[in-house]
Amino acid sequence: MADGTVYLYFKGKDDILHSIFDRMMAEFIGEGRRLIEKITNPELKLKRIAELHLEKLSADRDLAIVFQVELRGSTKFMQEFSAAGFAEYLDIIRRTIVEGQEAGVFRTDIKPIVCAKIFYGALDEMVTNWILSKKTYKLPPMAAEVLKIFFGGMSAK
Amino acid sequence: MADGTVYLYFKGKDDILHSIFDRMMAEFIGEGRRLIEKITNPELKLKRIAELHLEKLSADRDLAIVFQVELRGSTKFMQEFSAAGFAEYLDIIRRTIVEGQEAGVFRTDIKPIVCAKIFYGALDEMVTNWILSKKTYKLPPMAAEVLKIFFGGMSAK
Amino acid sequence: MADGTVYLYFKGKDDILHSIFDRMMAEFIGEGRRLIEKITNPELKLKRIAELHLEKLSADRDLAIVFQVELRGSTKFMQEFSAAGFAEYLDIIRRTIVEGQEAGVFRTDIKPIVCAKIFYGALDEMVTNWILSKKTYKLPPMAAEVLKIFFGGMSAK
Amino acid sequence: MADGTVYLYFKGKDDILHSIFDRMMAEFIGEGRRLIEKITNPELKLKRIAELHLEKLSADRDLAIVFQVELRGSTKFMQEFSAAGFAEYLDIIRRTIVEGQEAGVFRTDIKPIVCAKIFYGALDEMVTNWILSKKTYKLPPMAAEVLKIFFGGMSAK
DNA sequence: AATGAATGAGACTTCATTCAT
DNA sequence: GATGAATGAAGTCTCATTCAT
Repeated sequence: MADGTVYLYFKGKDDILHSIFDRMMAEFIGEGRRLIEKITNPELKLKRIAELHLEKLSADRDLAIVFQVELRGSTKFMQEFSAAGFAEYLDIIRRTIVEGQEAGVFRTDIKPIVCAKIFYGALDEMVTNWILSKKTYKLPPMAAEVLKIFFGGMSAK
Repeated sequence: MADGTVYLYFKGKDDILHSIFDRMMAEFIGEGRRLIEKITNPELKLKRIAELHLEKLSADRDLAIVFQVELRGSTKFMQEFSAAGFAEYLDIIRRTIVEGQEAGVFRTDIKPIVCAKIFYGALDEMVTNWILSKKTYKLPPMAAEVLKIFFGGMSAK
Repeated sequence: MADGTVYLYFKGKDDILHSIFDRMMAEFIGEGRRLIEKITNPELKLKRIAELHLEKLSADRDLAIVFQVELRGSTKFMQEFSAAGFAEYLDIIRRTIVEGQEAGVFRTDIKPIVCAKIFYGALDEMVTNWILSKKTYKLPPMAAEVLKIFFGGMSAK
Repeated sequence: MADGTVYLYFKGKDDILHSIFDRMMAEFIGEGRRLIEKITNPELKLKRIAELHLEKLSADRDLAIVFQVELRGSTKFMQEFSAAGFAEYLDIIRRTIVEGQEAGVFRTDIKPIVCAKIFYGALDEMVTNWILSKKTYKLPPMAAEVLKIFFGGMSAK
């Protein structure tokens, strides 16, 4: 595809990044919703979300680089990025946590939105580290590790 | 300050970014070490690290923006960034976790380096969210929230 | 032509200068070789070389300025310039002088490479003077003058 | 000496280059005149000039670089350079050649000013080559070589 | 629709010159 | 007189975007 061709489909670089992000997030969110709608167990829901998150991004390294690196180079984009589908994604996590709290399986002394951010932040760091790592390892198995801590915490029983 | 002035102190753009990062990390790591060296309780150590992390970055919003946004715009820098002081920082967290595991206060069924990344990822997300947030809130108190989950997990008792 | 256009064809300023020089020298050397290959008389060969030298450069004043002035502003370029096609050009002159010495038409008590430099230096000065001169005169006829001295010397018979 | 100090003595870079050039040329011309004023033999005069030329420049490599490289980087300076002491230098050579022609020791079928340029060009090339050469050799002995050709020519007897 | 050469605004950098000390 | 940090104009280069084909 020639340099100029892209301008037949996108207004500019920003539009491309937004489109990639929006499309990806929509697909991501749609798939995520479908995946968890039949599930009632909030812990299992979060498990599926974490797995999907890592699988999706590890399936396409270039896309992951766009997500983890390119999209984060400007406050401008980060603001919009934050305002767009990302908020919706975070909200799915948050609502699942609320469900868990209401169901009595999750502690209630932390604000759900904060939990959601922590959950997301942990997964996000897994992806970033994976991209930057020289060693090639499988990313999806890291979901289980994140979940172990997120659910059970580090403290010994 | 005129365009050329910066070249009296730095070799170029790369040098500026590296210098900011290196100086900040060195200060960060030095202060962190001093803060935890007298402490024997690994949980308390991580608490201090988390607090320092959020306090430092919330103390200078512009610096935080450089850290969370500007420095992450290129894989090139991220690679070097990863190789530099960041690894050392992560290692301080990792070693603290190892101490906790050896002391029997932390579970031992997760690799310490993974725990460290999760810990860092959660804190990092707190900072990024704080920068992008329109609402102005205090960042340091988020440390306690991260720690609650990191230590105790979300599961209800 | 816009600022950036040149970068579609050249890597940078250095590449432009080297390309101009290399292309010019290649053409120069190629044409020179073709011109003298059929000639057996070494004196006639040098005559043709001198004529070509002055004709080529007088045919394009701007190019001559690049050759005589712009390319000589840095030791850096001069070194590379010296190492590149220039050495080959000088060698064509040198070999012709060797031929003349072997044929017994040139004196043998001077090193051919030194003769070549003197020959080149004399021509080069003709070109530089012509460029800097306010008076407009024809450059090519100077070839004959250089040859008179180069072959016969200044001493009266 | 600090950067700024030079501006107490010179108006700017151009002034420095001109001063170096003028001072050098004045010294050069003065010394040259003194050297040849007692000599009546035009050939010997030119010999002394050539020797002085190469000795002076080989005595201070940095100065030689300024002369052969730095001063030639702009048509602007070359013009002024040509107009200044250089013309006088060339004229000394020219007049010596005229003397030789009048004395019957030099051929008269070439214009003296052209002879002077050829003489200068040959010497100049010796200097430039010497500066750029990786091999370190003595420059002054090249004077004799230039003179051999300039007086006797290349043609075998 | 597609192309890709050309564009030019802006980023990065150098270096001769200035000026407060 | 001397200093050298600061200046800023000009040079070099990149890259998102345009437009004639």
